Amino acid sequence: MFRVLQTCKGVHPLRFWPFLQACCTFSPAATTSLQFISDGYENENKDLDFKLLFSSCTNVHLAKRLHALLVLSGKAQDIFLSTGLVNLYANLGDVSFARHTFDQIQKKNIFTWNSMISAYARVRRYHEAVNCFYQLLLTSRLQPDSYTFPPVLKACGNMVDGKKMHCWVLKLGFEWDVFVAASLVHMYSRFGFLGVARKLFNNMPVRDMGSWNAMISGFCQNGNAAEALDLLDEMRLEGVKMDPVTVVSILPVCALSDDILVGILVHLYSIKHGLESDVFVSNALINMYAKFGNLGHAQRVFDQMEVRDLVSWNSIIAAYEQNEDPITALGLFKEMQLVRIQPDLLTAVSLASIVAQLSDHRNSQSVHGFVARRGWLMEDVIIGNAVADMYAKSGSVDSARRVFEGLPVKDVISWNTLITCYAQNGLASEAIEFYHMMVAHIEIIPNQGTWVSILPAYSHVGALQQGMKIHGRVIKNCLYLDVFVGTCLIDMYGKCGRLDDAMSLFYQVPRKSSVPWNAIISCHGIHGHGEKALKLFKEMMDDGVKPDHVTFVSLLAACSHSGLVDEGQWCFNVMQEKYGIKPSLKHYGSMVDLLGRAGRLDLAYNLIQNMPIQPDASVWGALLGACRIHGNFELGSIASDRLFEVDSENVGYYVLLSNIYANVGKWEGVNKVRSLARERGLKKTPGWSSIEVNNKVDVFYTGNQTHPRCEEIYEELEVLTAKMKSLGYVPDYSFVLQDVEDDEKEHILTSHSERLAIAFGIISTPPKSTIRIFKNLRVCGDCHEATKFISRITEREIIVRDSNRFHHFKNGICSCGDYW
DNA sequence: GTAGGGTTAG
Repeated sequence: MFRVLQTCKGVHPLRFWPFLQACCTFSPAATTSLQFISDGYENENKDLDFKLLFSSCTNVHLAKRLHALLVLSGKAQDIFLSTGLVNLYANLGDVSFARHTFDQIQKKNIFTWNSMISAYARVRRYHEAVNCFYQLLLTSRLQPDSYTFPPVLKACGNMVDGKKMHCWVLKLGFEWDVFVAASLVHMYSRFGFLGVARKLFNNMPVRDMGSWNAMISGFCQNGNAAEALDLLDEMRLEGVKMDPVTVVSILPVCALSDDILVGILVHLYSIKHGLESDVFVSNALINMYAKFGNLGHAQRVFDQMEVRDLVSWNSIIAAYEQNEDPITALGLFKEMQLVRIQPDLLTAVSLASIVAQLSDHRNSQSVHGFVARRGWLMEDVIIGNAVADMYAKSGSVDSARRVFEGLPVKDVISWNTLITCYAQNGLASEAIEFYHMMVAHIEIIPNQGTWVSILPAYSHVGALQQGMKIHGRVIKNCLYLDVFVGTCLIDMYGKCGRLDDAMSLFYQVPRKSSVPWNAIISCHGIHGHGEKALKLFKEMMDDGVKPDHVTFVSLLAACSHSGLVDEGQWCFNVMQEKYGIKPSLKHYGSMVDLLGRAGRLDLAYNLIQNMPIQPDASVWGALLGACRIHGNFELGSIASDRLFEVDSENVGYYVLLSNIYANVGKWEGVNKVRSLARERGLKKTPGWSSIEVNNKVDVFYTGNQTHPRCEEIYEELEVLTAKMKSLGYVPDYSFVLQDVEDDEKEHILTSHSERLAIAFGIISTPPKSTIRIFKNLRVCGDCHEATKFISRITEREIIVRDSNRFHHFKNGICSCGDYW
């Protein structure tokens, strides 16, 4: 190599640059040679073309070689060359090496400092950029110039820093520089000081494209769509044309303000003026179309791109992921890897969400590993939250919790994610506990997402008083007009038995979307007010609100609970014919339930037989339930056979079947079901009931013996049972699946969670006051009977909300007409 | 040799 290089003496360095690239490491001989050559070269030609040399360094590796060359040739302290090196490293993204080089330079000039400051700003290490600025002021005798301020102003993280910087600008007299002025405008508008920004903008003696864009993007980043569009108009009137930057600023605002028309106009403008070839413009277009749910247009823009960068791929993947097409999104991710685009943190965020939608536990773990290996979990809270959410959605509560615990920084969304995780996996008490833990961290300020995650948990356990406290906070935070929070509150009041409050809230929130309508219709349904639910549905249609599949699930359930057969069938037809919604398993389940309860078992069975999709356990279960109510043993056994073909796990169905056998006196059948249940080692969903007394929710599990007032509760139940028996109560053992003696069966029935909760209510509230109980499963038939007696004996109203509906017990009668 | 205004997120 030495000899090769020796023969190159006097040759322009660029000529042997490919050769340098080929050398992976410098051997000692090569190092000497390089020194020899550069020395020799310099002797012949004083003006080296280092500018060209710099630009030929396309990666950090080559930059380091050049750096070595400069050091070896004794030029490392040359102020032009060393500043060039700082810039070179900064442009290649290696800011720490830029800093290292910067620190080595003994006599820095303002160019050197400016390069370093802008290097930090470019990689968004804003804090260091500002520090560097102050270091310049304090440690050097140099004065900042007009090039210093634009990056520093960009780096100001808050208005306090920003105002200080503005003072320096004024003090040094750079406020009229067009770059500095535009940076000031942008800074003020970024922090929402739009008035100040506008004033500065108006006072600018010269406005270039950058000034207009600074002002427009300031409005856009504030979500101030109207003002941004006004300014765009103003710009047009002054004869200034949009450039790619303007377009890219304005497109996200179109999506934000739901203005597809302006979006399309801007797209057409971009095509006409050839701006589409700008990668940023195409990327912004993909994002905008994705937000409008228009995947066809997003894909078309993507397909037409000549150059695609990481953001293009991230955008198209997110487009499909956010429009609930995880399969296509995953395919695109694989394609991206094939064209060797390295994924980044944002790709991983989409990936986590894709896997969450696919609810695939094995893939969850590989995504987690993928993210952890790259150290992203430690780097950014967003990806940590996304991974926790992924586990939450696939039902892995423990994994989600572990990810949460491992996060170096937790923000309000991390907490919200975990609260939602517990609430949506049926662990309402844990969700509430977690919320209390969150509130104890004063640095975490609850937001809209917090209310949306905690309110359903309160609804679930019937914590009305605590839910009302949240309502108070929501009003304080002016969020009561938010559709999602409002809907959660409607749902909470409705499910806690306060239908009037739910209604008055309903008429306060915006009702353009189906979301609040679905909630209020469902609330009336579970209260057994089917007529009112239908009336609301008609009101919804009059208001021109488009119902969705959820609306019809609620409506059908409402009709079913109130025995409105014709109306239910009408809904079922309207759904398909008027709104083109294909019935899902849930709709079929509700229809079978509706027909079955009303005694139209033949129609129900017929409907199942003609279903275009495979009936699942809930559909057969609905038929089985109807057979129990109407004592149809034959159809019941058909239903149970088919039911156990598709789901033999759910213990509730065995109870139902056992009860059907018992009602027709087939005791061997009861025994058969019992042994079947035992053989299959059924996994039981633990039944629990809750009651809120004095702002505190107590949760009782079946057979609970750990409650502090446990003894009193069982004593009370014993007294009650004796009184009930004297009034004619006979325990119905067919609701007990365990194969034990009758005494034991009676004990099992007595220790059902709903009875423990009722007994606790009786001993801890004033006589004759109303008792409200919440049960996570359907209320047991024997408990239903017993509660009727208890309401008579204690002269109390007892309201039990189970997983299906409200049961209102008064004077020994239940509002559901015993069709539980 | 140095600068401003631009797209994607839980």
